[in-house]
Amino acid sequence: MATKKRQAADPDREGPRRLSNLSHQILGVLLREPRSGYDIVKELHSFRPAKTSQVYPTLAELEEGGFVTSVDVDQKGRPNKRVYSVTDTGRAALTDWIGSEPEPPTQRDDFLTMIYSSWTKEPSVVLAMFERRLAYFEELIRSFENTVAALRANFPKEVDDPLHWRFSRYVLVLRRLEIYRLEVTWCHQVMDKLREKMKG
Amino acid sequence: MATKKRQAADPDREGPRRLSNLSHQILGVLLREPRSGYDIVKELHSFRPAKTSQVYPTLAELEEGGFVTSVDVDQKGRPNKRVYSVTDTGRAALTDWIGSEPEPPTQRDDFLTMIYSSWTKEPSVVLAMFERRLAYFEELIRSFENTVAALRANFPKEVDDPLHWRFSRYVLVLRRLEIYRLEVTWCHQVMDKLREKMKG
DNA sequence: GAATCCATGTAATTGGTTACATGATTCA
DNA sequence: TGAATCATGTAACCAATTACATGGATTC
Repeated sequence: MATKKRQAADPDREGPRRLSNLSHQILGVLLREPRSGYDIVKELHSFRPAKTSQVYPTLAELEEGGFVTSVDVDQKGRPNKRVYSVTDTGRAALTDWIGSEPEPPTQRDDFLTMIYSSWTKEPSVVLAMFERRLAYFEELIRSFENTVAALRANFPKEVDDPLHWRFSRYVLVLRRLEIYRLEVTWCHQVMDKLREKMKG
Repeated sequence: MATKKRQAADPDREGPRRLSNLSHQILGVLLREPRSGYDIVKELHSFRPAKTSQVYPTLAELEEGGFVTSVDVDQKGRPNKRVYSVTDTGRAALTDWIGSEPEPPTQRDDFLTMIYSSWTKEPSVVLAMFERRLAYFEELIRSFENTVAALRANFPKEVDDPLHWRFSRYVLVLRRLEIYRLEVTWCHQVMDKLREKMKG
């Protein structure tokens, strides 16, 4: 398994004036440990879906801007890969950004947009929509419960140490787990109201 | 206050093959009652921020596609406005879409991306970030509690009737209120962990 | 006199998705 | 034989934000 360094970027290069949301997420992933584009996509997927067609160009921009560097890694039995690491510049850009005021959060959820107009539909149809929603979140809960249990079992010290990256990961998966549980509770509440009116 | 109908769209027109997320939200708003672009933006703002620069062109597309129609309304003492209404085509497009499988929800939240890499920061700095987050959600909770109380007081029957649009609105604001409360709880949990390690 | 509300848009840019393209290895 | 995993990208398009542009009426 041979490695070779790739050509350094032009020192006169101009990076983007402000890094995108995705760039900050990628830097956060790479700060934990160097990874390939493919591995970054997988890691991101657990907390925000990102497509390869967006990640690879973003990595190229980050490298052009001097925020990350890469080495080509020859592999036998599978395709070669390019492994990226955060530079001092990249680390500084990330930690500086963390000090700034975050923009208010946004969500997009087609299901909720549908519910917004669901009063035009038969309650039984709406009930069926909620059944699917429920199944979706119950599946996610199972998955996240496993993640939480594994983290607690394998890294009891790290998940309790605010200076370790597993602490950050741990509190974030805890949050998502609790939100998914709340989604399930809310589904049940609305479904009860729907059922009440159907028989009444 | 005079009104006049605007020219009908070309019957040979071709609308977009699939309506956007925003289009469905706009149709949902207009199905409750006809509104101007300006009023649509205000209504949407309570559950998803939309800019005029996106709403006005989208309204034009919807009209071109025959999903909405508009009338110019002359006003005295303030600028004239164009009031949009949903057509039968628009209503059918919306209710058809509601029956379809919604895409999985996505969120973007800079604060959480920051927390993902917050293990590189002093716990006291992270604590300060959570303080601001807390204040942000506590303010939202106050606002949504008022909305819920007003809905229950003014429309006790409507919010309980799954075939009335206020039912949809009511259950959606309830959900948001509960999520904001959960965010506050989560902030407190993480802050407790941070404080524990700071004195320890 | 300044700020805010009402009211409607265009232009440029960034962010993100969909579709396309390639190709080896492993497992059922 | 076909599906899944590993691995990296390009081109075209759609979604969304930022900045710009205008202008009267009301409120502080």
